[in-house]
Amino acid sequence: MADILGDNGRKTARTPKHWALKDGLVSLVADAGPGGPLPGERALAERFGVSRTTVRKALTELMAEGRLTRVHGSGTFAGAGKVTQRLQLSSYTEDMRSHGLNPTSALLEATVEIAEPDVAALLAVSEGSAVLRLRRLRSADGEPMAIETSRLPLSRFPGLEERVGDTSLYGVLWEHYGVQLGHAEETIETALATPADAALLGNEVGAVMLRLSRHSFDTDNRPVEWVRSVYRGDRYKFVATLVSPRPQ
Amino acid sequence: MADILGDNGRKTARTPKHWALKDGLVSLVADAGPGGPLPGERALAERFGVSRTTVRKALTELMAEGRLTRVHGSGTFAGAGKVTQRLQLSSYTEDMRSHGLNPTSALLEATVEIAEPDVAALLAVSEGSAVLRLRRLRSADGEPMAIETSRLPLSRFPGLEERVGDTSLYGVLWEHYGVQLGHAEETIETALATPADAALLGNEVGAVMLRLSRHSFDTDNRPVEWVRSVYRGDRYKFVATLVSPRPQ
DNA sequence: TAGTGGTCTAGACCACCCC
DNA sequence: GGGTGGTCTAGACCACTAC
Repeated sequence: MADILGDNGRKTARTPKHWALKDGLVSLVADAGPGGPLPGERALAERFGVSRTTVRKALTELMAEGRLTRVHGSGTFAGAGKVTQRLQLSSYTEDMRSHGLNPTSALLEATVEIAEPDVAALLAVSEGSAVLRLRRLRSADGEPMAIETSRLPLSRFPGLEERVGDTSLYGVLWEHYGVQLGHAEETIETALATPADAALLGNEVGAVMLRLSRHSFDTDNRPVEWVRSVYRGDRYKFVATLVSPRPQ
Repeated sequence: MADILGDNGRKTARTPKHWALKDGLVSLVADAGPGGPLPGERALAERFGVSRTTVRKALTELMAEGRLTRVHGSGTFAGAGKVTQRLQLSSYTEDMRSHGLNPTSALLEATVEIAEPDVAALLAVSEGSAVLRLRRLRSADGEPMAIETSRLPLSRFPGLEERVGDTSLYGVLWEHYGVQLGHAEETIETALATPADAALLGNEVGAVMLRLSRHSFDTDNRPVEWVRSVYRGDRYKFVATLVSPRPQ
């Protein structure tokens, strides 16, 4: 008698079929090699004796873990793993280069808008004053990686809207306005890809993302920019160096 | 003639039905108030004229965003939002208290193991030497929040296995071994809840998580611990302060 | 025991890519 | 056109909770 092993009893780990399926799929990924093609979803369903729905659930999880990528009309392929980006006050460009990746940045939008109450508070300007909103698509080696939306106070940086796109934003701030970044508060959380995100990143709606929100200050502690970005959760991880608050 | 609006053309944002459903569900959440109950999934499917599968997909997304919680045999409830935790070299306990939450920590496991090559390298001990592995379940106000697995070199901290659980680990390290943390490298990425995670956290398998990996060093730059934790992505966000690498 | 959420199925149809 | 992934459906059965 006695419930022996595998009883899946209460408070124990239950393993759904879609989760167990991942083991089999992972070995297919290993066989395929980086970027190699996997069998189609219908073929996988037949091979493992499950429904296509269950296969897709397992594939979606593996995709979220960065182990494979799916391309709509094309197929499923072994994944490329995650890129590590350092959380620091440096440019995206420098950062990607240090990983041997070729970074590009497309300016999707540069518009002047009127500061809403929340943005006004964050940028320390009066409500309704002019704010420059920049929207960029960051890519590495041609693959879209992140969408970044920045807001800067035009009252502090008159004419900035004419100067973006030329060179690095932080370079422009220093050369034309004598402003240098001192510190920033960066928040990280999970999020899901919106339809707009998915369209730009070649993602699926609802894909797991990392949302970062950066509030940057200059060396005089005045707010300089407020940035919200979403990074593909299957392609990125972030690393930060923490120092002791009580240094001895 | 002429595709007017709503044509959902190429390269534009397509909005799947499950995503659009979220708007309707969000207003139900608002009506319910924090912690309030929502109608059952079958009732929602009928009300919105979609299949239960589609309702569940939308609910799963809202859950990942922290807007609601589901309890197995019980029901679906309006969510509690996210807690912000600072990335710093301080204890979980201090951190939660500063948010007015009552933190508890259950020691699930404290075992001595033999260092695998990767752990040995991280802790700067020889392969095969003794390592203490601690596994904790962190809760706030009674709700499970995170699972934390730490590893410390017993060769540097003899007898440590007898002293854990009494008080804070960092306190013990200081009082008995004269060791104080100097800095740490912390990595953050998304992950999915394993069956074991889900069982401990009262989560669903595959739920979105934040995985942190911390490599801590003492004031002499010697490695002290290596910690891997998973936090519920629907309950947590992290914030870090970044400082300029060129302080001029 | 009745109701709730959790898993799985088989099949339909659409959108996209490539030949 | 034919294949691939993306979305949605209707329904079955299981596991858990509350009564």
